[in-house]
Amino acid sequence: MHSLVLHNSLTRRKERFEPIDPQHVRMYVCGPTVYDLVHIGNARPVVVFDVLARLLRRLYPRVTYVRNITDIDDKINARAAELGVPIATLTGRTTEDFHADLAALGALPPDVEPRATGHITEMIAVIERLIASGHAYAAEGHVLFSVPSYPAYGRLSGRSPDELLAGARIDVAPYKNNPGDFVLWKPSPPELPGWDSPWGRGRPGWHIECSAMAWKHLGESFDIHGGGTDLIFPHHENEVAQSLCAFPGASFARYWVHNGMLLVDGEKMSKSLGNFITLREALARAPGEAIRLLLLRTHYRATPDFSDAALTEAKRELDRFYRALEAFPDIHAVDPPTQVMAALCDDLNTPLALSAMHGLADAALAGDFEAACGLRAAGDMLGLLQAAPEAWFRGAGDDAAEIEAAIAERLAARKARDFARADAIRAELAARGVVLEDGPRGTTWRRAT
RNA sequence: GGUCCGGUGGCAGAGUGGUGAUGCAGCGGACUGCAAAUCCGCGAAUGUGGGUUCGAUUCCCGCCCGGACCUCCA
Repeated sequence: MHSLVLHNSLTRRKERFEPIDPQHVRMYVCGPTVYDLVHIGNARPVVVFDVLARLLRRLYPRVTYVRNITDIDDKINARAAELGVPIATLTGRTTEDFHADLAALGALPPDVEPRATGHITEMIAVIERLIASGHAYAAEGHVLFSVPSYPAYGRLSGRSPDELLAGARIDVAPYKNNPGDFVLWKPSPPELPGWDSPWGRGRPGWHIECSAMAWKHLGESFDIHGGGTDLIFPHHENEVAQSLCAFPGASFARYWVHNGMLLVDGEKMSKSLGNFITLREALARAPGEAIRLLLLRTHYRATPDFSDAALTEAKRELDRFYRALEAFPDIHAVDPPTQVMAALCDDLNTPLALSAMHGLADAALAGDFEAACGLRAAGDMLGLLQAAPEAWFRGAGDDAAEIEAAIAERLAARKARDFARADAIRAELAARGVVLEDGPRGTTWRRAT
């Protein structure tokens, strides 16, 4: 059995992964705030942790993968007000869009997908524990976490408390005892969503939901917590602080795994910068698997620059894989090849795994059936090569019969050695994006990229 | 400014203290009526200056460049 090594942000080095319970691995990943369509930067952690979940399921008997939906947030409130709809309408619709987009990327659903609004009770319980143990205080309808009460604050993000105080660049609210203190609960005016609490009608701060949901679904201590590097501070730092103070003696997440930022034109793609490409737009330009491959061609901690050229290249790479599978309609399930497993077990080295897959494709193209089976199994680990080769090459379209007819006409012309006519037909098809391939078993066709 | 990450062929992108994977593109050849696909072959890279070492792309230090974070963010 391969042993898994993961880069742990907590120690900034690769560590051998040793689950708390080898019979049951537990992972929590930060999901989206549902106020708008996700962009392809948001898609990266989804794909990365989907691969990690697939790998964990291969290595361990049971895995619980939790990915939350943040459905209460000021951006949601603002957008709902703008649209003049209740927040539940906006978040429900956006969640459906999210699910549809991810399905197109071949991402399997997590085992649990908790929503913040369904866990207000748990959040209040965590906050009460923090107040009772002196780690939080109520002031002017707010409840704040007291950063000085937790000396290890800053450990995950590698910052000293002094530095964090000095660096506090927001206006310090008057009800804060300390500039670094952050909100656990805040009052809601009547026009905004709110829940009754011991501190009056209000709504949760951003960070508390993940502490509450991880606790509810995975327990006080669990194995892996994932998300983008941009979440390390303040979100994950605050989560750790809350959870460790609310549940002393527990470890919260033992391994923190963070994916790097996807760039576009050299800058982070983000909703706030407005330089994003929605996943839906990308899906209109290329098949979901091409986008997925684009995201997996780069190691998850690196920062790839998204471009149409990269998308095209990913599509071509998949073309070769599918061509290698094409000749073997009766592929059967086998264990993923050792080289692929070894690459994935080394901190999810997907580029190296893909390189091994190219070797398998070469062998399959040379007629090696076992290699084709291995390639397909490797594809299953990465969530790639899930289509039938014919469907991949011919794609959607209702003009197949028309194309077949043109091919038949061209065949007749070729038999009559009327190559001018045959070439004219091929050129017409090419103009429509259809490429012909004359092989020993007749002429086949595919749609060009 | 502080903290952290990174700089590898035309592009993308791994590994490695001892003659630098893989993919895409390009070039030559085979196959083909011609193509396409496939196959064979070719050219092409470790930001910069030091240090450690028999030997550094790899380890250490300085510099330059790029990116992330520094309380909205995947």
